[in-house]
Amino acid sequence: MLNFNPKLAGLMTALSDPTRLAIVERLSLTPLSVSEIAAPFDMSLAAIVQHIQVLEKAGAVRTFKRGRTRRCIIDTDGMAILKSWLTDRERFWQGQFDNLEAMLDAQAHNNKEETDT
Amino acid sequence: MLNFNPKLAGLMTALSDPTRLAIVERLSLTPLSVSEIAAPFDMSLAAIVQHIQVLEKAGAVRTFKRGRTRRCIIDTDGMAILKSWLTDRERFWQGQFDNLEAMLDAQAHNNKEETDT
DNA sequence: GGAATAGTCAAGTCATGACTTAACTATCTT
DNA sequence: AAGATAGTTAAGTCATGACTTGACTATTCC
Repeated sequence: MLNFNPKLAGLMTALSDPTRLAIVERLSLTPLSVSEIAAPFDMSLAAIVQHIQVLEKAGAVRTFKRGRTRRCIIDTDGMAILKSWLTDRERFWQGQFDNLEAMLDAQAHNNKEETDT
Repeated sequence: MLNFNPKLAGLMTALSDPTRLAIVERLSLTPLSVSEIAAPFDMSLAAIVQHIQVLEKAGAVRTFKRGRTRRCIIDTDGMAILKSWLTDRERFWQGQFDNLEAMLDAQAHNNKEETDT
């Protein structure tokens, strides 16, 4: 449907975890090594490594290993998938709320109170 | 950090499930009732109801009950949170890859092969 | 009023996913 | 070469979340 990208669900899943979202948040400001990413979290380094692997597989983050340290950075290409998905669908959303109101009114012979419960 | 919205994690979580993403996908084209949403899925109606509740609590979808049917529609305000989060961070991502290259080269005395494994 | 329709709520099951610890590899430093 | 640093992998635990079924409520149709 439209440009629905199979990577999208994986991206969303990767970003759904609060820790991973916070990682992306910090990486948005500057690239960081694995230990630097781990520092503020009350969590084992191994756990952070796992999170980074999830982010990388999903296409949210890219990493480069130099020597014994791994540098992490936002995967702008991957994130662009999310952005364009949103942008494409926005076009359809516009004016849809008005249409809904019209539709509701159309099929409502009797003008009851609208319940949103 | 920046305009980090507490609703963001919830939104991401709501959209991380493939079924819910598909629901949002269909609602992007047109508003639907609960049963209409459920129709194409090989899943109980109760399960779909639960998904819709998750989407609504997260701010991805709005619903209106008229009589015994509930109409569902994309929550454009809620989705705008996601959009603006992405847009805001994009500014920082730009050029960050080039900076990374520079940084890597700067701290690389010896020009080894770059391993991205 | 009675039957069909549209949806909701409550339990309970099961798989997945977010951690842990421990053992290990690779790379610097001195 | 030896110890410290940076990260990785594997195996196991535990909580959460995605379903199910079954009983129930509210509305519309005949």
